[in-house]
Amino acid sequence: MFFSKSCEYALKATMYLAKQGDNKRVGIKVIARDLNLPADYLNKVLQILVKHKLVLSSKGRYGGFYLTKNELNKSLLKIVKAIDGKDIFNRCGMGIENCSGEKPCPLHNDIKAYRDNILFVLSNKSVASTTSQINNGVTFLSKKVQM
Amino acid sequence: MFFSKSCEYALKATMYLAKQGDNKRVGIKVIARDLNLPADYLNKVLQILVKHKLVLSSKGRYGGFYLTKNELNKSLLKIVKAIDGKDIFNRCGMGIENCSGEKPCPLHNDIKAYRDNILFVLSNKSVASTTSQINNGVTFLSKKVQM
DNA sequence: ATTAAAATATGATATTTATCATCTTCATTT
DNA sequence: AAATGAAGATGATAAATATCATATTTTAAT
Repeated sequence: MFFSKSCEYALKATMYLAKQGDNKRVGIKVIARDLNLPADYLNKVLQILVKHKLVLSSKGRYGGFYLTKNELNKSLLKIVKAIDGKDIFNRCGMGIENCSGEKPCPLHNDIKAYRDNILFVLSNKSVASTTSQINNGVTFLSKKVQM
Repeated sequence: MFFSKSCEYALKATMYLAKQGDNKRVGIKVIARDLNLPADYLNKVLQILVKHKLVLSSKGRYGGFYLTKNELNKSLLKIVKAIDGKDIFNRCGMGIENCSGEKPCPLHNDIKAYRDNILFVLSNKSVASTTSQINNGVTFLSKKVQM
C-alpha cells in the first residue's frame, strides 16, 4: 500500500541499529531474529543501504552492521529513496504517464497535497529521532514489546 | 506507490464510463483503446467491478459496460476497496502486524494522517463528480488530450 | 433459427518482487 | 599463518501481480 516490503525492512533495520546506539555492530542474524524478518533477504536489503552509505558494515569476526553519528543524522527519506527509488513520490496515483500540475489526472491535486506532506515528514525525521520514542515504549519495531 | 495497477485501471475505466454519460454502453475494446490499456486485463478488472455492482454490463450485440445514475453516485472509495481490498488503509506502513494507536510504529501517526486524508477524499468524491472537469479539459484520463 | 458481437470464465505465460541458498571475500583472534 | 565468523556477491526458487489467449455464454439483429 505504501512502501515495498524491502523498504519496510530497511526502515525497521536502520531504526533498530539506531536504537543499539553509536558504532554498535550487530550481525544480520541477530537483527533478523529480533525483528522477525528473513535474514538472507534482509541482508540483501542492508547491502543496498551500505552501498548508499546509509548504513556501515564491517566484515570478519565481531563485524556487523552499524551506524555512526553521521548516518544517525540522515533522514528517513534517504532510506526510502535508496530502496524504492527516487520517484515513488512523483508517480501519478492513477498511473498516467505525463500527469502534472498543468495536465493533472482527476486525483492529482488531492494526492499531491498529502504526498508532499508525508514527504516533508520523512525528509525531516532523522533515523536517530526515532530512537527515544522506541526506548520510552512509545513506539515499537516489532510485535514483541522489548528486545 | 499507492494503488495497484488493477486499481488504477479500474478508476480510469469508471471515470471514462462516467464521462460517456448515463446508460451509454461501451465495449471493452473501445475503452481499452481510448485509455491505452491492455484490453483483456482491463476486462478482468471490470468484471470484478460488475460483481460488486459498481459497473453494469450487458452481453451480446450492442452490449458493453455502462453506468446509471445509481453507479454514478457511488464513491471512488468503493472502486478502490473492490479492487485493492478493504484494509489497504489500515495496514501498517512499516508492515508491523499489531501496529495500532495504542502500540504504534514510529511512523504510525504520520502515515495515518496521510491515509485518512486520502480516505476522506475518496469517500467524498463520486464517480460522476470527476466528469465535468474532464469535459472542461481541466483534468485528463490519458496521455492523449481528448477522446 | 441463425449469426454476430459482446461479456464471462478460465487457464497459460510473463514479469516483478520476495525468499532461500551457496560460495567468496575479508578482518580478527588465536 | 590458520581458523573463524562476519559481510558481500550471485544465482535459484517461490509467490504475487500483470498480461495474453481462448473457449463459452448471452443477447439482439437479421
